[in-house]
Amino acid sequence: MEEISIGEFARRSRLSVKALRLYDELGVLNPARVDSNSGYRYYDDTQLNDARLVFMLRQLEFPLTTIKELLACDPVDAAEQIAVHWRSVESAHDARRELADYLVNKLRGKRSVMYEVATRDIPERSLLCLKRNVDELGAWTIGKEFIAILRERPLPKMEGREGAMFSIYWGEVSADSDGPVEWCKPVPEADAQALASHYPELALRTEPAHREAYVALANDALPTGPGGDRGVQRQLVSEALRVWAENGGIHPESLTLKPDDLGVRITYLANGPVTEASPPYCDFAVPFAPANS
Amino acid sequence: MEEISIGEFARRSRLSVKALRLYDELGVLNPARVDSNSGYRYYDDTQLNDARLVFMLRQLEFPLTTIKELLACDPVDAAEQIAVHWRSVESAHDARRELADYLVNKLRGKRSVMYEVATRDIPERSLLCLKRNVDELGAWTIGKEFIAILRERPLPKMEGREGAMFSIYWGEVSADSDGPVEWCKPVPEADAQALASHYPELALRTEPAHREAYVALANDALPTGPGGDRGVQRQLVSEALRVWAENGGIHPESLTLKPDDLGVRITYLANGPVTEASPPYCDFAVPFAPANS
DNA sequence: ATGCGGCCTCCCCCAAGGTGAGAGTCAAGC
DNA sequence: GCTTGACTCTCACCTTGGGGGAGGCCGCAT
Repeated sequence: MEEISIGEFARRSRLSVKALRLYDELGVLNPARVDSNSGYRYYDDTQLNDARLVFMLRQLEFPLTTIKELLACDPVDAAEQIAVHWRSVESAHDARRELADYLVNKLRGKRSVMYEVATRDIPERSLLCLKRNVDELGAWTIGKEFIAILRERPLPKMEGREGAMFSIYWGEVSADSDGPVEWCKPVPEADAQALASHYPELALRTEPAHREAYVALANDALPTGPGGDRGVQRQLVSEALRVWAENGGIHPESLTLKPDDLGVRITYLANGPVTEASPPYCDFAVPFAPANS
Repeated sequence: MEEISIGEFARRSRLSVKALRLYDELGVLNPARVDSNSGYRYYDDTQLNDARLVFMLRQLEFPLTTIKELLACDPVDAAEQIAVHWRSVESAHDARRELADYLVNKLRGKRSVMYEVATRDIPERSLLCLKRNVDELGAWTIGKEFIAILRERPLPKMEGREGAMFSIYWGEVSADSDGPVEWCKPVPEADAQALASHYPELALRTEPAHREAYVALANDALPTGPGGDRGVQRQLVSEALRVWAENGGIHPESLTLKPDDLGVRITYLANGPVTEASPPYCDFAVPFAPANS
């Protein structure tokens, strides 16, 4: 049980002296003893394990506050948290890889279409809707609630995309702003009123006929969770829509694509139960041109 | 050719107003016009492309200074630089993935041996050496020089690992310190003197017999270039060696493993030409115990 | 006692912005 | 023309995870 000076400890742990002093200050890794009159920090060789762990976690870019918690909790729990964190790093990395590929191709002049844009006519239809402001966790928490409500009571089947539920982003959905998100389910116009009476939580409204441009996403390209990786993907999709509009697919002015993707719709079409592991078919759509051309 | 206010431009480019002001200040993206008495910045819609490019490059975590250069140069060159950068990001990510896996397994209590440690006896031998301080680019620049020197003139073949060249890290090889690195090639003791006279650039020295612990790296686990990703890998290797020493493979005290990996040797055994794409067999060794046990 | 190296605190610096204060500007409505 | 509200300006401070250095102790060897 020898006392180790900070410099020696730094060399053995691969941490810098500066970092060790910071960790002491933040309570991440306190020296075993601090000489009260010289202020010298002395470490203990049992602390080397923690120090090496801190070093590795820093290489994985964990914030120091998280590292502090990880050191305090059970190693197995820590392993779990690290695994979870790492998965989110992986998916963020995948999204960025996609962006990098797109960018390199674009700058090389091959304008590879990462996402194919098409258009479709949407007739006037009745919708059962749930509109809410987003609380941090993103649109999916509301989506889950919406699905739960719909599942409670019966609803006439509408086949294919016609009856697929979708969400509309009415405002900035970034981390700061809580722009409202609306989840909608089309219902047959005939008995809309009757159905709506079974769903007091949901509002019934009629959406006018319009035309929309959309991008279909392959299932495996879907964001794997309610994480921040969705941003990069949405960016590529919105890029695809913008390029398409500019290239004369439609007169850019008539595209009601708001400055950012305000009003973008995301359609979900589930074949089975919707879980994070098996996401549904999904497309991004932007309405334009109030009437069909 | 409309004038766009900073707020509008921010929305269209997905950049924040604050970021735009910063980019103006740093010369990354200057407004088309700055009103001289109000100080208002006005952008031009031809700048939207650059702005969106900046946004994407920021998502890929390019530093602003690099982005500035990328904007200035030809798009095709920029694509090339981005591709190069991305490859290094990928390899750094791979290294970190390896570390994350190791860490999770370790904390879960399965101490998975990522790297198997073995020992070997090295007899006294004669070496032709090139010792240098490292200039930023790492040990490989010296290594290439060393290989070039050796290739110039004939050398008796020594089969297998016996004759494999290796490098010794005599000091910290991190970004700051330029700890010397020595590249060595064993030569038959018999005609060492004669051979050395053909290589005035190289020093001849005799290494005493010793025993060393080593970790063999699979070829595909090799760092893919002189990048910073090597650090993570070396860390795992040194972790493996440390754990092995602690577990009584050898008495830890007699391991001359310096506080960090001072004195670590990396052996390269090329079967073909050594390129970045086809790295040679490689192992990390730490000498201990001056005599063989 | 006199180095020399190691350690201390304190302060400023970096990227890439975020946040807020206090003040000036723009455009529309009345 | 005036007001109002939205927008913008600059300036200064905060963030994370340290790096660099100044000026001043500490400890150990000679």
